[in-house]
Amino acid sequence: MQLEIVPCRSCPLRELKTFARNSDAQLAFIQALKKQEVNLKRGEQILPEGGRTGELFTLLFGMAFRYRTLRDGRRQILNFLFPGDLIGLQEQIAVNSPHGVESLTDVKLCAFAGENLWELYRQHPRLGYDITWLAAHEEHIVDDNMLSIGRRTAIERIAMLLIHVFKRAEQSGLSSDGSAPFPINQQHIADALGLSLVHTNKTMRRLEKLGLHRIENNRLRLLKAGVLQRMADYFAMPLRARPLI
Amino acid sequence: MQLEIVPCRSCPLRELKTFARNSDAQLAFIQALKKQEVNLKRGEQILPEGGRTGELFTLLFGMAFRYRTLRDGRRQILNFLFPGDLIGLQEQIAVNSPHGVESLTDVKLCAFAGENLWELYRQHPRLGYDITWLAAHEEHIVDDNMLSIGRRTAIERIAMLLIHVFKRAEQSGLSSDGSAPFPINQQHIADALGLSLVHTNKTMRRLEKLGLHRIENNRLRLLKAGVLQRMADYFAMPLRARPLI
DNA sequence: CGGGAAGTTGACGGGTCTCAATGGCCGTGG
DNA sequence: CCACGGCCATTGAGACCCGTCAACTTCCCG
Repeated sequence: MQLEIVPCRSCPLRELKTFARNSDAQLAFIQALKKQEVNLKRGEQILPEGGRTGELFTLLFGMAFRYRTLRDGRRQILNFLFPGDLIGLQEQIAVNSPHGVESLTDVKLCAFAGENLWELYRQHPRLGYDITWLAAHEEHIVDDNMLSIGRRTAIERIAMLLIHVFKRAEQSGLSSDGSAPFPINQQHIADALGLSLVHTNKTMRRLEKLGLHRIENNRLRLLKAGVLQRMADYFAMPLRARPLI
Repeated sequence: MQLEIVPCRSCPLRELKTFARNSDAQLAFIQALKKQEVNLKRGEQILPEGGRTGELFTLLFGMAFRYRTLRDGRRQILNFLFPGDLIGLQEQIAVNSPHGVESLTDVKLCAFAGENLWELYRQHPRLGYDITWLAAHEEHIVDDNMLSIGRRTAIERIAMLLIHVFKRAEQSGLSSDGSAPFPINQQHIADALGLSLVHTNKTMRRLEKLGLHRIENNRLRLLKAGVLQRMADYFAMPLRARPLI
């Protein structure tokens, strides 16, 4: 729990060209919606799987992931979350949270009261439209991952994941000097790609020997992005400026 | 192309308890948005993969599926579509349609002009909220499928798919006397579950021998739904009435 | 120095894939 | 009426990708 709260107006995310600008009126409304700022450590639960918090978050800093598990413990990571991503929208719709969200790094979250979501649509339809944008965009990412898990080979999946994480980190301002933070261990990768831990390790070692990328000190660097893209048949689409709530 | 157009007010879908009621004003607005009714045969493209139509549809009757393909032809079915489902929302957000949509049966569609989507949010925030609801609900279904493909065994995946299709057909008024239409062949199942055609066939024969379900004349009947559910560790959540645009 | 988390490696078995061939059903045309 | 082709389901054989089990190493941190 942090004492000083950053006003939305001067939110550092809003300086990135990734995000669309908002009017002063919209910013004031978003500011009013904001309940508090939450800081969590790496490895904490942001949303409990199957639980209900009634809260809606925007990830301000750090990385996280959405996941679901079967009763015997098999876990599937649905997608990774980056600054600007909305957390908890599905809970506003289903009665219980169908998935969990866990932090991958220390994170900073902006917390809204979920009950106010409808007010947002009523008073600022444009922001409602933006939320739909974010929901559809996240679904698009899940679609990508599903194509991967269903139809790509292990090495293609890993290549795809590396490109995806790199691009998203770059867009959300987490990268610097050509390398992106990579707080994702091999168990995470296995769970995200539908592979076993052991096979993930062997495949990553194989890919590493090709010299297309490098992971050092929890940072990822793509050395031959073009080759990786062709290997995975994966080309992240360019995006117009995305909304930020 | 059909001559007589059903007024939204007397749309047969609206009689199902699955769908939430709308006010007269909302109905009038939806009606005004409606551009035309489209009828397509089984196996036709509703949305081209990678193309752009600018249109938004609601599926009124029949079944379809969303899919993506890799360049060498490997195909992944992302989810199946039932009456009441929205088609083409992602295209309103990305520049090009990232996925294709193809009909599984003869279908009837309600076509809207995509450009009017923003007007809908502006004039009827409640309907905007409903569209977010539909987007989040579809993402939830994709999440389900992803858990399946990533972490369930072949036989569990098929059990899960049978339950899922049965439930959704039931909710959308396609079922009768305890059986649901099943216009899905083994190639579709394979592509939906990330399996090969041959292995899908062998696994389905194995499941069939257990006597938990029956597929005859393109209709599906669940004989021991409870056993199937436990086998797949899959329990479709009860839903509140869903919106219909 | 001890202990736990994460990464690495080998051996082995099995689930799933590919290739190939066959049979059933059905609409079309001779 | 029958022959034919096309789509779909089915089945067997063999290969390989990937999962499981188990052991070991490395690194980090207390």
